Amino acid sequence: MITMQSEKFIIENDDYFGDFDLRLTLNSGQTSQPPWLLENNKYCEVLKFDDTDVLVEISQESLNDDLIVSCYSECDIDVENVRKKIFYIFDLDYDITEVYDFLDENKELNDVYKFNKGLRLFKAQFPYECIISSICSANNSIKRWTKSITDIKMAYGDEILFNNRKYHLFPEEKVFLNIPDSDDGLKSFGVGYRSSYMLNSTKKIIDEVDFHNKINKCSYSEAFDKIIELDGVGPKVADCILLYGYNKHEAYPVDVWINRITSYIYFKGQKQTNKKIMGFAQDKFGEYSGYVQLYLFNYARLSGLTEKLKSKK
DNA sequence: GCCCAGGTCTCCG
DNA sequence: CGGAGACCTGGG
Repeated sequence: MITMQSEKFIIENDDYFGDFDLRLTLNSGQTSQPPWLLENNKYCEVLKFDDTDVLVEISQESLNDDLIVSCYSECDIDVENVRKKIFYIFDLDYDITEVYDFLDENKELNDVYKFNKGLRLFKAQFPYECIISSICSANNSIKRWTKSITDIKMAYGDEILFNNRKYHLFPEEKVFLNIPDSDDGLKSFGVGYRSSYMLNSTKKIIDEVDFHNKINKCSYSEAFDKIIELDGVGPKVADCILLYGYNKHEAYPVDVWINRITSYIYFKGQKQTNKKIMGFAQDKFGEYSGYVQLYLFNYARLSGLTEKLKSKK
């Protein structure tokens, strides 16, 4: 019988700048990872630390309410470290009021925040998880790639047992590389032809010493050139990885929707090439590109703009 | 059965 | 460079 340590703490709205809505952020389809497991109105995930894995449960009534955090582990829990990791994952250590000011200063974007109150980046605790999730998301539906990633975690990730329930981390590179590229291996998780992309990219990451740290130290554009060398990683997926996996806010992932929306707002509805849109974002949005992209995508969905843009493909 | 899903890869002009 | 097709797979 293993005895569990437990700790509890609260994150108040005053502890960070700007708004935060946990539910909205988790369910916004960002390709860092699937949404956290929802149980009894609490969002649950295992976080990894040097000395131990910790099961974290977070609840929040609604926008800007207290975040009530419970943690469980077989070892002693360093509450401060858990808190730091949560701040990183939900970008709470970023002064997002800069983004609000930027939206205010740009008349084309004035209405955008209304539909995104409390939405923040949802980052992966480890970049590798985001790389695989993002590769999996290409030419795929949110529902399908999140199921694939969730099932892979359950099958191959380290687990933590609590209240007779199993919770899983995403497997490390070396473990992932051992999954066979076959119908009863990686392809049994419904990833299709992306399985070889995932495995080849994993191999490249392992083969390059200190891969993640190097990317972390690179500027956005240097990092982009390196990350796009991975298999199954084109411009869109590269930007997702840099934004959600490496916290590079300059990234502006351009998919069909972002292309349509950006063209609609800034190019009189005339369709531009993705490359053109990317360059435009760097000039116009700079360090706020990531949030503008996140908000525009969500804004378009909620405001009914997607339907309008769909018709004139 | 056909189309689509937050694209990427390959080939070609 | 930029366009055209093929592509795993599950759901509508």
